[in-house]
Amino acid sequence: MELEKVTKSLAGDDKRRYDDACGLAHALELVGERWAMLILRELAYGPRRFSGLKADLSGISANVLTQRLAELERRGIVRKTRLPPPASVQVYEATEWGLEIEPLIGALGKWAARSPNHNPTLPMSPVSLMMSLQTLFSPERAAGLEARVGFRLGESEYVASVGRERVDIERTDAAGSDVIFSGNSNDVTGVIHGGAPFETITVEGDLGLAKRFLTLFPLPPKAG
Amino acid sequence: MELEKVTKSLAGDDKRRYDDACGLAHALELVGERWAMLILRELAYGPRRFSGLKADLSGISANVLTQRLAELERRGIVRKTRLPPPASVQVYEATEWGLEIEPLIGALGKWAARSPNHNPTLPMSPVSLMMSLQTLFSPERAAGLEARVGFRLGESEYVASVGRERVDIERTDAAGSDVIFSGNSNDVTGVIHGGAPFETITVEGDLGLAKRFLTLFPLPPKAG
DNA sequence: CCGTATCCAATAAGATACTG
DNA sequence: CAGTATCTTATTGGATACGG
Repeated sequence: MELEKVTKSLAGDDKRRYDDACGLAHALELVGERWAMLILRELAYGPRRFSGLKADLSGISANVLTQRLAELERRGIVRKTRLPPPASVQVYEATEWGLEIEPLIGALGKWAARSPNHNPTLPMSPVSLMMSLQTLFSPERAAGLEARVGFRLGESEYVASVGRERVDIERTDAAGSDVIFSGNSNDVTGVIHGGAPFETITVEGDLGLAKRFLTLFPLPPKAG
Repeated sequence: MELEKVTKSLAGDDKRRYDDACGLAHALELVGERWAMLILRELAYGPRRFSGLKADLSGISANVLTQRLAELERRGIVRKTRLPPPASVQVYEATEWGLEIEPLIGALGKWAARSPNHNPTLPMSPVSLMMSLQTLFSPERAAGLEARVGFRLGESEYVASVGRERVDIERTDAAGSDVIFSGNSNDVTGVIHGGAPFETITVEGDLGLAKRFLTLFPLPPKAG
C-alpha cells in the first residue's frame, strides 16, 4: 500500500506530463494544477498560515491544500518555515523564484478581467484586492500623487504606497497612513472597484484623497 | 441523453469554478484546463489547422483537442474560420483578445525555464522554438544588429526579424533571409539552444551571422 | 490549530475505432 | 482531413472524521 501510493504519486508526476521542452509546458507542470496559482497569489505579500490560506481560498479543502503546498515545496516554489519567536507558528512562503511569478499572475488576472463573462461581484480575498491595485494602477491618473493608503481587512492590514509609476504593497500596520479603508474585503472591494458608497465601510483620514484614490484603477476594456 | 450531456457540460463549467472575483481565478477558468494554454501557444503566429495542432501538441488526443477548441471558442478566445480561397480550409485562430495572452504565456515559459527540473532535451514544436526566441532575446547582446533569420521547420517557415529591442516573428516564406536554418524543429532547437554543431541541420547564407545569432538567447539562471 | 487518513463521486483524459 | 463516438482508467476534488 505504501509502495502503491508512491507509485501512484510518481505516475501523477510522470504520466500527466506534457512531453515538451517548451518552458510553458513545464510551467504548467509546476503550477498548472487546480488551486496552485491561487495559493501563490495568497503568498504574494508574505508568509501565510495554513488556516489563513484555507479561509481565503474559498472552496478549497484541507487535503487539497496540503497536497498542493507539498508539491509546490518539492518543486522549490514554496518554503515551509517557522515565524521567529514569540510567534513561532508554522507558515508557508514563496521562495525568491516563486515570488517572481507574481507579476505574471497579476497580468493574467488583468487579461481575464476583460472577459465578457467575468463576474466582479463574487467574493474577493484581501490579497486579490491588493494585487488588483497593482495590476490596474494607472500612472497617468495618479500624476503628481504620492500617498500611503491603509487597509484593515479582517485580520490583516496592508499599506498601499502610491508613487509615480507604481503601487507598492506592504502587509503591515495601517496606522499612520494618509487614509484608511476598513471593513471586510468584499465590502472594501465594492467601494474600490464597484463604486459602492463610502458608508458601506469605514473610511478614516483624508477623504479627498480617498475619493481620488478610487479613480486610479480603471477596469480594462471588455473584449469582444 | 442529449439533455444529460448538456447538463454535464454546464456542470463542468459551474461546479469546477473558483468562487472568486479575482481576475486570476477567472483566468484559470478560461484557460486553466490542461492543454488550453499550449493550444493558444500554437496559435501565436497565425491560424492553424486541426491536424497541425494535433501533430504539434505531442500527446493530445483528438477528442480533447476538439473539446478545448470548442470551449475556447465559446469563451471568445479562439475563432473558427475558413482560409480564403483557393486554400479554403478550416482553421482556428486566436481572437484579438486571445492574442494578448501570448506575451504572458511566453513569460511563464521563461520563468519555468529556471526550474531545476526543466528538461530542455524533450521535443519542441516550431512555435515553441519561435516563442523562445522572443522571450529569451537579449537586446544587449544584439546591440547594433539587425537581421532577418529564416527557419524551415518541417512544413512551416518562419522569419525572425532581429531589431534593437526585440525579435518579431512572422510565419512566412524564409527565402530572402540573411541566413536560413532548416531541419526538424528538435534538431534546430538543439543548435539554437543546445549548442549542437551546425552539421546536424542545414544552415544557408551568412554563417557568421548564424554564429552570432546563437548568442542572443541566453538561458535564464537556474533557481535554487 | 494544523493538518492526516479514508472514502466517494465526478470528470477529465487517453486509446481506439469509425464516419462524412 | 477533421473530427465523433465509445469505452476504460485514474486523478481530482470534496466531505468527513480523526490525531498531535
